[in-house]
Amino acid sequence: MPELPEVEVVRISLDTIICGLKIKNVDILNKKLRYIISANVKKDLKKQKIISVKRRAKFLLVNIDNNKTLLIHLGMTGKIFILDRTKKVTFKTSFYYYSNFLRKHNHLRIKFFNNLELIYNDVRKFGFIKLIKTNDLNNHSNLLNLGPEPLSKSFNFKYLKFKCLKSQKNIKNFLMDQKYVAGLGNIYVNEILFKSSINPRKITFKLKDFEICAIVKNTKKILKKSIKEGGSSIRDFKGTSGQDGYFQQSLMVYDRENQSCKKKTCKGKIKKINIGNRSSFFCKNCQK
DNA sequence: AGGCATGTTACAGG
DNA sequence: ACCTGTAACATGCC
Repeated sequence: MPELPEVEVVRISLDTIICGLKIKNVDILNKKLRYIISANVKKDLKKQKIISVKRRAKFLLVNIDNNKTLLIHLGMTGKIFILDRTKKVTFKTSFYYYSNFLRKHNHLRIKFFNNLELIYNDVRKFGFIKLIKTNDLNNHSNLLNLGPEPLSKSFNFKYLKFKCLKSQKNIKNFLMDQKYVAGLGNIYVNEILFKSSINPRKITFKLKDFEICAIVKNTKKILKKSIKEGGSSIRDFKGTSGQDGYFQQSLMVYDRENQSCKKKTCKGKIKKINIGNRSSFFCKNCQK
């Protein structure tokens, strides 16, 4: 599912539901993910309490009270469900509609003493779950080379200009690269460049100051808006009552090939091109 | 049937 | 040692 806003929506939801809960048991239903789920996950989580749920880029960090952290990445199709086993008919789902046909892709189940269950489900198996020592977190290979959080103060004009001047990349690939700014993915980068009226193929050192400024401003604006609306940079996103995510309805360019540009004064059509093996959508008219 | 899909990373070549 | 681009991972949908 996930780019930064979706992961943040999951984080907020988990943080309010599972903090303080004590783990009764863990079942590894299918250990085959991007990395094999270690048997230690089952052993080390048992009887432990959840302290907090944090996020770094697209990673979820579930802090456990034995100085360990469960590092979760949702890959392309990872989903987390919370089920309420005290309710016999309807399950409590936190962000997705839980349906039976999804069950074959369940990988991990954490049962809590209060009868809530957390389920990690992943169709394409690009996600992963690792248990690591909390103290080693910052030096862990998956987190080591991440750039600043786009919503933090360190992602600002001065920083971005400095990095843009030193890079030969096009701006599309630059913003997708987690070492420059961490948490953006294909959909949001398309949307950010449209809103900033910048052609995705433009080389970063050629960007004008006002364009760099626009990227910073629009990145924060778009991410915040999407988090507020519940995130949904995914085709199969369903809210808790089955409705489409709001952000999906407000995508300006992504997946809109040949449709007309949504800017009122523009009559251009959205084009689709390939940049670095990923689809880029943009309006030729607005993004010169 | 074949192409495409929200992400990451190992690898080859410059 | 750095940078850049490509292929690979697994499954489902159109």
